[in-house]
Amino acid sequence: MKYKLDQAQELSAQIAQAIRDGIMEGSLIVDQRLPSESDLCEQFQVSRPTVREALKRLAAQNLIRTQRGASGGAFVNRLSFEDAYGQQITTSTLLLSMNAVSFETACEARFALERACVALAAQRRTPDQLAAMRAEIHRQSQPGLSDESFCASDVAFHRALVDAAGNPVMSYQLAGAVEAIEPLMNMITFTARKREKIVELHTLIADALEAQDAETTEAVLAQLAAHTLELAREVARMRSKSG
Amino acid sequence: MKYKLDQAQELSAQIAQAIRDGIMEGSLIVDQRLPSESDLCEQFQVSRPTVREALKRLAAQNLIRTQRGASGGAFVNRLSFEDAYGQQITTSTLLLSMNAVSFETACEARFALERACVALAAQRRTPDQLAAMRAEIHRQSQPGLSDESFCASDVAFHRALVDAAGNPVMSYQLAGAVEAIEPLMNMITFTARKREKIVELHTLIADALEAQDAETTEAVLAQLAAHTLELAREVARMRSKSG
DNA sequence: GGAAAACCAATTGTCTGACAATTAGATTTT
DNA sequence: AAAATCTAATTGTCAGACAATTGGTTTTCC
Repeated sequence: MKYKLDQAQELSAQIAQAIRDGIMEGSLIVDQRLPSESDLCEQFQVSRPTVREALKRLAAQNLIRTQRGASGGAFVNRLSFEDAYGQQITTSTLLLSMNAVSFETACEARFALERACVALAAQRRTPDQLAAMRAEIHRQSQPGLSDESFCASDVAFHRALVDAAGNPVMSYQLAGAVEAIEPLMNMITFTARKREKIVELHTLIADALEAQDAETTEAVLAQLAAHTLELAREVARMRSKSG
Repeated sequence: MKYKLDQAQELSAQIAQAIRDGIMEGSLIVDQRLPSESDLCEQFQVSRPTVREALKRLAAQNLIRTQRGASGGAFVNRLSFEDAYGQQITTSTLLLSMNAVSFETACEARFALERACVALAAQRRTPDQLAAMRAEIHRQSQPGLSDESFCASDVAFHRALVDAAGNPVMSYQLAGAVEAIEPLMNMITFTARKREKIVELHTLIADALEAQDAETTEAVLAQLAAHTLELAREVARMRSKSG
């Protein structure tokens, strides 16, 4: 690990970057203990609060964990898929909500990426995953469901579809695309008729996956994409009339 | 914003979470100024170093930026696509390197997701993007290129392919999948013969995209995926023999 | 001898108070 | 009116202290 620090940036940012580089380049390996805070103070020639700010930056990215007590300290953390999911979703959600991304754009991305899962999902889907999808379909057909709950169930259904591809890297990559769209979807009011249509398409998807029929699944997914976009356009039309 | 704090966690983590919730839920909006550090001390009833550790956590996620001086302070940051790209790549790279993800899994994810871009890319690719792809192809055919440079150029080519879909959300989502595989690819030694094959396939992809022929592009991409996997398998065989 | 209790040392978590650096705005000077 | 200066607010950094936690060591007691 090198200890070169420029001016210009904050010290804590530079120290965090130096340690981060060490982790990414492999000179600091998983579960290895970092020097104690006082040692880091000496090595970087800064005060303890500054070192601590640097460590907190790394902790915020799940790159390290800390433990108190004798033989405590800061340890390089194994970034778990779960942690990565969470970061992915947080970042994606904020990115979409802060940058005026249109529903069309987000929706197009989501369905295009989901389509990439279908071929694999048709081969590999497990009974559990099919059951999860059917369970969400059942939830979606309950009459008294709020729009929010309907959307949440929709997201859960699509999560199951993505997971059915049996590739954890894809599940992770798509977590953001699938989950971050929920706040946008929540702006849509789903009438009983529209829900019916969505549930019908979901059912066809589950059926096609069960039959391991990738082509049909892709076709139905395309219909679902078109239908979802149409709903969004209706909402946009209503808005522009009343506004 | 609420100021309820449990015990159990560190104070700085709780404060960071409280502010993060405010941002995600929308009660703190972009460019809004947070209270000064001293104000936050009073509101949360903690000392300034603790508040600062919390703010550094948020800064590490690009959720806030800080400015010194009169009328300075911490401001809610608009998460830019560029920032999100960076976080995405960092997280993906670490996730892959720390979790013994096989080359097959990562490669499958990358090509499956890229395939999702092709249909859109064939419609929308701009002359600039085609030129970028051709430039990388040219770079890849230079004889003296190191394996690392060849891989870097390969990544750049695929980045251009993804960007050609003209959907920033997809570009962001796939940044991780495309870039994080580079360290894994770097373990492969590319002989002249193998490079020739890859360059040939890249050229076919660029040609097909220029002709706006999505089907051919998908087919060639599938060949490239198969070829890449074959290379990885050869390396694995060599390893197991010599090891 | 063995088990429980007390103690010790290392380490992180938090606090207090201070000073330096930066910057926008107000004030004064030319 | 323009330029220079001052002022106040705010973050960045430092120094030193104490509290809390935790693993290991020592002592005590049966």
